[in-house]
Amino acid sequence: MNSILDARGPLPLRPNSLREQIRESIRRQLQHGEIGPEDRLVDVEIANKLGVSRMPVREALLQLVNEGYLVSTTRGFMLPTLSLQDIKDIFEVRKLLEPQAAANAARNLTPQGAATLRQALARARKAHAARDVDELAAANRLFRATWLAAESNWRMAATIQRFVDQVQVVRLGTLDDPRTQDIVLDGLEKLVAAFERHDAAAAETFMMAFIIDAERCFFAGHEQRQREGAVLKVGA
Amino acid sequence: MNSILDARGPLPLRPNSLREQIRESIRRQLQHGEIGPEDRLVDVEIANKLGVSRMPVREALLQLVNEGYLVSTTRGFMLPTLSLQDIKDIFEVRKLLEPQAAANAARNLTPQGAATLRQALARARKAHAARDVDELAAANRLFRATWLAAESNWRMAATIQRFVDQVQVVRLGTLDDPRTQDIVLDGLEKLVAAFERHDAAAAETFMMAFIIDAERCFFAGHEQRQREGAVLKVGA
DNA sequence: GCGCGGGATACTGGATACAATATATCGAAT
DNA sequence: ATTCGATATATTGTATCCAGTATCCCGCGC
Repeated sequence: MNSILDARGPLPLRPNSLREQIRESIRRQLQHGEIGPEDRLVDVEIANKLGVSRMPVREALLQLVNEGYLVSTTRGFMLPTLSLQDIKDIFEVRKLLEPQAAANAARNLTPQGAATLRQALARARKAHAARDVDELAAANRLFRATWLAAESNWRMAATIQRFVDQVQVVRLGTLDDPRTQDIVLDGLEKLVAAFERHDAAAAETFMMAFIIDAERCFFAGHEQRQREGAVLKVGA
Repeated sequence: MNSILDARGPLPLRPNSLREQIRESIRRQLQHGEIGPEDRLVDVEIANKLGVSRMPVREALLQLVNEGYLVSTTRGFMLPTLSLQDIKDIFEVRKLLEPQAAANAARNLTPQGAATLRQALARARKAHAARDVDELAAANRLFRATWLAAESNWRMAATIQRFVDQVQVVRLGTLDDPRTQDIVLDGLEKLVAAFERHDAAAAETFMMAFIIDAERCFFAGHEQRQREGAVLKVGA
């Protein structure tokens, strides 16, 4: 098995079904921003590319629709277009869940987990210095995957992951702002420190601050992009 | 369309696909406790009963597995057997989400919604007086569905509904305890009062208390059933 | 009488084929 | 030239079929 999925899956089913493999493959592509808002995912197309039939691909896509990753149109599956209210709604849930999950994770974190967190932080620092947006995003993903793996309540972890992924697309667009990068790095520093000390209260506090900052950065960046868009329109 | 689904669905897709109809049908049966832990749901069987082919049924069942309602075994789809830790995990998430959702709902509740809540409470009172467990459970479902419909964040509402449904099976077993019934009715009374006053803070507080009570009742009832089981074993 | 092994069985997983439908394109009419 | 409509096409939805595999049951050996 070459599944990237962490060992403690929601269901100890056979993870080696085509459906699951394809689902995870597409999910990774979505997380990494390899699928843009204009791309149309067509089951038969993917099936041909993978050398399998439509059915497992179709089932994988339907599952992703059900989880909020995609929407099904009459002309292929596409990324959902999130309204500002959608973003707010997602952040509302994240603010309720992630601080508590971070506190739990801080208690359970293994030395290996702590090491991976430090590694993720190091990557984030380098990416920050190099202004490498993709690498910073990757380090961020590694960071989150690591502390989420330390949350023993896998339902909570899975729910958080789903909500995070749904705004991931939009986050990739905000990370290119240097101020956002500063804030992210600062948040990671504080969180790593809290996790290493197994300080649940600090992890909870910093995680809440981290999410609030992320939300603020998004909406600030959004307004700025709006203005630029307006200027561009006028200038054109 | 005869869909029971509320109007503001997550996705304004065609709700008129066989897959969706079947999914909702099975979900209702699960919510109503019409499917026991011993029942094995077999796609071809359901398909024959409905006069359709396996595929839509299979897709519906797979979706329910993905949402945690069922598990897929090599011999049909069955209810998952939840460990005590599973129950605790589910209640942990519920305690994080439902109080906030109740607060939001208290702000948004329409007069029609308030009327339905009062109606649900009246049904619960009558069921309580008659010691009618099924009716009390039904009133409880109506109550929750109503206030959840007043939560404008449908992602939050859908998430809550999923988690509630997953412990619904086990709840049906606890409601036959008169003390539990008293506690439930008391909680509903307080919640209705808070919702009617649009008192978000009170709704939040009472909802948290309601969930904590529900959790405690379950674990208390569980211990009692354990003891009874032991006694029965000895007596047998 | 009880445990163990092999075949029947009953399911799920995947493939292929067919139907329905919405979009897009192209042509004709105004 | 533009708009409206009809037809073509691309894509989803559903049905049927085949393969693989875990479970069950029965018979055999101990």
